[in-house]
Amino acid sequence: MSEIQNCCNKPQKAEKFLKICLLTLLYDQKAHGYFLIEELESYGFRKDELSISTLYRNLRKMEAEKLVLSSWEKSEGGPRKRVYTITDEGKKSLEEYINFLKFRKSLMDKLINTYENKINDNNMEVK
Amino acid sequence: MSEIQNCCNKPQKAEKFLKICLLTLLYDQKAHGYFLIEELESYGFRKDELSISTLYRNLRKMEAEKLVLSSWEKSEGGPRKRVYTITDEGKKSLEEYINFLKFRKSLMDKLINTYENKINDNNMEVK
DNA sequence: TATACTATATGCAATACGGATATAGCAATG
DNA sequence: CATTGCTATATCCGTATTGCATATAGTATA
Repeated sequence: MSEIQNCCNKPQKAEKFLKICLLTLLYDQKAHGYFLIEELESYGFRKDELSISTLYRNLRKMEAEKLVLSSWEKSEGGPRKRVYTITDEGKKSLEEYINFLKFRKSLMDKLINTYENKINDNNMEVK
Repeated sequence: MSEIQNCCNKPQKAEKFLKICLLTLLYDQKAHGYFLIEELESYGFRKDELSISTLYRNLRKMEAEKLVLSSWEKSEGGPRKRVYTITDEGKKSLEEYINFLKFRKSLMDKLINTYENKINDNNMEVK
């Protein structure tokens, strides 16, 4: 049980998946970091689990890579927000990442199938 | 195009997936590192792409975690091999990792669906 | 005045990675 | 017999990414 959490809490957990989630979220809307934290929950990034620093650093990095643009927006009742917008390059990149995700998913399927076949063979032998 | 390779060549590419592949490969057979390199190809680890050092380090780490055991075996026509065997703990751990993989896969599906819906909505608007 | 919430950013140590290099046995080539 | 090449494992080094902790700062509320 704790193993499952471990294999999620180790460094690089977020890896590329976080980036692809962010680009997808930004595909049709402007958004700032703190807002994105909420949205990321639907993709398995629990608020207590996602490192906030990782989120902000990834956003800044994505801007350096020209996948997104940012601008400051004043807000009533709170500090200003850095609002991100996806670029054309970001959309193009997202498309490639999604294709890569599909590829990864097929590899995962292959592995899961291999595993389950081995499990079944093992049970047969026991019988 | 190069982006797809990039998002695969960056550090931490292998992450947990390599570990799960290795445990699955070792589930029903003893094997040594150099042999595993060949087998890993079916799971997307191209020989020129997989870092050999990463492979060996992961195997040693898995032994430290008691997921596998190793012993030296002489071989005719070549240097001795360190042969790995999966432990009961390794099998238990693998089961949890596979469940985790399934979970990750469902998150990926959700993201891909969201992306494709957004793409479709966007095309509708253009029309 | 203090606490809490929103909001972003940075310093630091730990971890994992890729590439290069080291070691070493054996085979084949010339 | 020297060199090259293949099998096989391990380690060094620099870099990238992460989580945690902390810093900063505006606003609201008690």
